Amino acid sequence: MAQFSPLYIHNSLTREKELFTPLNGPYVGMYVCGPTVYSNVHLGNVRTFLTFDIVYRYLSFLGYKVRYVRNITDVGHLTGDSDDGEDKIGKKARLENLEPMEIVQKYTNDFHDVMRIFNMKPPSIEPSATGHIVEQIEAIKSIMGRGYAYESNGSIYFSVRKYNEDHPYGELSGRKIDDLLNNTRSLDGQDEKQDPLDFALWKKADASHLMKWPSPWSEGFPGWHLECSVMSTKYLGTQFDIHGGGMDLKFPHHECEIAQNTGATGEPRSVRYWMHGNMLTVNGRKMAKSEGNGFTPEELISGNHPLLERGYSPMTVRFFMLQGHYASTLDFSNDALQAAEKGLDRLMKALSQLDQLPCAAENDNTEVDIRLLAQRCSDAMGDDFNTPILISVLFDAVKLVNNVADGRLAISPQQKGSLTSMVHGYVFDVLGLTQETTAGADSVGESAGLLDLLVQLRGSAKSNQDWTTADAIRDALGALGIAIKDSKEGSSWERS
RNA sequence: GGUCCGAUGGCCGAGUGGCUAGGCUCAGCUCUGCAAAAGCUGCUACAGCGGUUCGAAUCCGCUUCGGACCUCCA
Repeated sequence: MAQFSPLYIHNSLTREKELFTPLNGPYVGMYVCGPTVYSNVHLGNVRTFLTFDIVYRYLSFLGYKVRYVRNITDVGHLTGDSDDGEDKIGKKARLENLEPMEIVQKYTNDFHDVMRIFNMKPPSIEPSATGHIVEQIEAIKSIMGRGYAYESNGSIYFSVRKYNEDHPYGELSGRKIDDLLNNTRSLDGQDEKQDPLDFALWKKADASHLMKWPSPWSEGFPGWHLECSVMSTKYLGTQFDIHGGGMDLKFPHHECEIAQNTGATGEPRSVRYWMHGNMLTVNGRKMAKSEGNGFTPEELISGNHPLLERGYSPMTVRFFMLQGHYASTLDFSNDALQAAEKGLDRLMKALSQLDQLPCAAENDNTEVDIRLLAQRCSDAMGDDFNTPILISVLFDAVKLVNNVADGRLAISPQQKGSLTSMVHGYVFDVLGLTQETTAGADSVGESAGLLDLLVQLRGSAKSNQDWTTADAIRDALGALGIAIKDSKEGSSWERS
């Protein structure tokens, strides 16, 4: 890994950029909070998973062996933090008249489809909460054994106040327990709790509750925060490298995870680097299901949504998101999507030119410094996965490719080789962008032959200075979405 | 009410105590039969008011505006 810049990660826990050193290099353990599968994912969810797709890809690119664990939350947690709240999956099951597990399967499938469309790499392990009920019950026993939890009416709650006597609670989100105690909103149905800050480890289910399991305390279901503590520990150990999720999970979810892990083992700091992706906004406001300002990938691609002027391809969206840093909010707009679409197009056109790029000089052109470009790419990613900077460097490479293609610059075969592998590595492997083709795959070969023929016919018309015929062919193809490009070397076509 | 974050050119969006971010748009030019593509040039901004400094958009304070979390949320 000597040729790469050191990697710095902004650690949400310390609020500082820290040099990344894995616990057991070259192995890296990463846990990311996955979706609750009770409805379709929306674009904001996609952004978070994209952020960690980039982290996963870049760590792999650097040569690390990453175990990437991303859970599926399929236990029906309550819609609110009160005892009378309905569970989300159960509610949806009643609405759609399906078994809860049918709901879970349906939206898990949808989630996987979306991840595939956006070219996200699947995680190494994708554990589900319902598959780890036994482990969660064991964890509750450990926490109770250390005196940080109590039973109330068949439910088990984590005692934040008791825990805070031994370990600081609120470190991650920068909260002080006294402030929390003074400012917690009064909610109904918290009679079972000794303290409003306490959170459920196990909830006793009422008769109408559909998803429930036996436990030593009651027939019920585990608390939301517990599954991540349990599954991360099971697959990555009591201490591991990276834990990620959306900014909105910082409090209370991740704070509670820390308390549970420490509460179960007595050892603080189970996670070495906490990473939080920022929110996607619309007109400056967080995109959220409850706001009604999100849309599904289907709507995004088709453009069938009031916020969308037209549809955008998945790679356009991916590129758009990568043009902003993961830790900043990113504002969605049609103008920005369209700008990204054109930029991506220019990048991809340059990439497809790489193969037939002419090489002239045997000796390296000293004006062309591929190593410096590669260095700048590595610096950008090493600085807390700064994809916007990486992309800006890649556009310098685009400029270089175009200059060579137009004969303004000459490069040696060696330079061409290193440029190609460098650019391919960052565009395809690190950023995970793909060349999108709009044509149906089965007819591509045939229509390509026909198009080549038309371009040839137009070429002869041109050499006869028959501009009428030449322009007629170009205009007719243009109307079909095929653009003709003339250059000194001849003409070519491409789908626009 | 509490905690925290942000305010960058026509739009999006990086960055930073002195050195061109980048993309898109717009205008001019080169190339070209014309066009497209590509290239070059220009439009050169850091919310406002004070302060620190040789020097601040970048550090500090205040003001205004916006946002997030405090309740399920990526």
